[in-house]
Amino acid sequence: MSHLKKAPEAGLLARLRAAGCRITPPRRAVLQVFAAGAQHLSPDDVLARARQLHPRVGRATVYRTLDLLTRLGVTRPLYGKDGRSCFTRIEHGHQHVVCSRCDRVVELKPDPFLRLARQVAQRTGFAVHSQLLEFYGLCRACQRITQPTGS
Amino acid sequence: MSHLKKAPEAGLLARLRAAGCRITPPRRAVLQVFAAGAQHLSPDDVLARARQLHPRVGRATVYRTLDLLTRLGVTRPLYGKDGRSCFTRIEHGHQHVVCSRCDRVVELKPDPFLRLARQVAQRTGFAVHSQLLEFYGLCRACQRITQPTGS
DNA sequence: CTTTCTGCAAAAGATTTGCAGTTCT
DNA sequence: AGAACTGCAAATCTTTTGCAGAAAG
Repeated sequence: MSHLKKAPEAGLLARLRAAGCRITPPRRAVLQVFAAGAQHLSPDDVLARARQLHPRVGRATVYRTLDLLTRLGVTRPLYGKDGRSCFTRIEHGHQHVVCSRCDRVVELKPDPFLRLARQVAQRTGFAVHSQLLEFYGLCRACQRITQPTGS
Repeated sequence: MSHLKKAPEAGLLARLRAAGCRITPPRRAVLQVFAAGAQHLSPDDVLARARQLHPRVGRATVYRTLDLLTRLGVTRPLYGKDGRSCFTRIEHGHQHVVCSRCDRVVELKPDPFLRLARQVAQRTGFAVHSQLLEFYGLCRACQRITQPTGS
């Protein structure tokens, strides 16, 4: 038996292989970015971080890989604060609250939401593998202010 | 007391007024589009529908109005199947399941999720006014196929 | 060896912005 | 009257694509 610790991106790599995709340095770099726990990354963020791991990654490859990961159900594109796209890992569920005024994001513990997926699967016949739950509201600080930002 | 039935967009108009915004024909047209119950509309969809109500609406105004509605917490931009943006009304909650392979979307009944918002509000201190819950998985038809689309 | 993947640069789209004129309040 | 809003067209940004060469299996 091996004493080596499994690399954090091992699970994601296996997922790619299972789908018949090849493992290449650029893909490995992008996977490592997400395996490192990053969330809400724009394609440019991903590019910058991936380049720290493998300097010659091109922008197009990042777009292609993000698209691939999304089709595999690993990530999901969202709109971030500035209207730019941002990718978030959704496997095993992801849930947060966003302040409608200041865009502050507070992550929520996944546990209370796990049973939801089961219920939804039962009702719709889908094999549910991930979820993204967003709640919107005003954070404590913004509850005292009535105007939206930048109107 | 009036016998007139309130227009479906009346609530949204009030929301704009409350925020200090002016009510203009283009804005009224966009509001009517959403008040009519439409969901998952790209800016171009909104433009087309708004023009049926008020022919001289410009594309830029639609973008500006969608941005305004989003800042007011009425709508939310999402990624649609083709990577294009699409806006969905999120007030009072919106929840659906998306098939990761064929992009089929099944809407879910809101009732079972209403108490969630209360719980989240309690735990985070946010005044939660809306929510977007997305579940991903494979619909029945796609559960028999293993390859992602277009890889 | 074959097929898939990559980087580059160009092409295509989507969104934003400046501005002069218009319309709410 | 004054501030806010609009349409248009130009400018800007983001994302996608064609292709020839490189690399995984």
